[in-house]
Amino acid sequence: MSDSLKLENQLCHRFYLLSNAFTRAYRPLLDELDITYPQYLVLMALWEVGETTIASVTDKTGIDAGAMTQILKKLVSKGIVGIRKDEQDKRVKNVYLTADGQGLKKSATSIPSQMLCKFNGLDPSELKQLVSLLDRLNTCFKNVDDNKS
Amino acid sequence: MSDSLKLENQLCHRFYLLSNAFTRAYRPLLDELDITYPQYLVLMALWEVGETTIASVTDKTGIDAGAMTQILKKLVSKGIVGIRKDEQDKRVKNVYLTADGQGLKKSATSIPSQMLCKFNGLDPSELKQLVSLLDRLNTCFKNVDDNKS
DNA sequence: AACCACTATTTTGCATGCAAATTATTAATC
DNA sequence: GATTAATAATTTGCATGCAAAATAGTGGTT
Repeated sequence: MSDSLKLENQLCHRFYLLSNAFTRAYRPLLDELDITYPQYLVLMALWEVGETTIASVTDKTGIDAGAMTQILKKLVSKGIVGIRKDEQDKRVKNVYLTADGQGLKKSATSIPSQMLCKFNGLDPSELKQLVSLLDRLNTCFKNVDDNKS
Repeated sequence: MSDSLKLENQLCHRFYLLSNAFTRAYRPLLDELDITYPQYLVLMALWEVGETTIASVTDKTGIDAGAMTQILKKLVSKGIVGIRKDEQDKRVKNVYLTADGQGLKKSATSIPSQMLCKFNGLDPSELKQLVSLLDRLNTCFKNVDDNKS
């Protein structure tokens, strides 16, 4: 009798749908830069800091470490980023933007505003509220993960 | 100078992180039923309606049609669901729960409450508010998709 | 009745997400 | 200083997500 297993009552399903919807919405915009959505996340991380370790990019973006190896291979083969070993710690590899990778940032500047246009249904105050709730939910998960380790 | 390309300002990244976090959080619970998260979505859809067309399950769950074919193959091979052709329309296939599939619902009843325990950081009123905002965001995307077709 | 547009499902090729095992290197302890 | 625990990356195997093409079947038009 309980409705707890009904699809429409699942918070998780909403995130499933929305996360996929975001990826699809970004696709036509990112196609013009010839990059995928996870690759876009990596670039945003690098556009901020310029150069860092692979571990740092993995941590900032939340992308799986195994997938990160593949994503960086793609970005290297496209000439967007470069990788070099750290001198101090030979386990570590650093990622940096090439000139092309730097230049790509200009081409990307219009993307955020183009995406925002699609959210006319929500006013800025509601978006703020949403972001606040999302961040608190994220904190819950981090606490859960901490308990595991 | 604009911060619009900073990772921490991306709504999409929050959904990316949270959607993946949900999948990871469900994994240990679903492992006991020997099913994956998308398979769980399919089962929730079927536990509600008993039997429907593949197209209907695809629509309700939001799972990609191509992936749905694979997911149903798995569920069939596990003896959880069955598939039979529709008599009226030979293009259509119907999916139904086997006895095992029906029985699995009992094993799943505790899952929603176990998940809710992990969200202590948010009171019920905030969760309601969150769901409301998520549903409106989802509506935005549906409108975008409608414009494409 | 032949043709055409449309629908349901599957297939294909590519790009992750994820857990677990592996490799290389470093730090920590006895 | 040798053994061991911990860290950074990579590799592997499996399960999608997604777009586009291919298949099969329906229905309406002429």
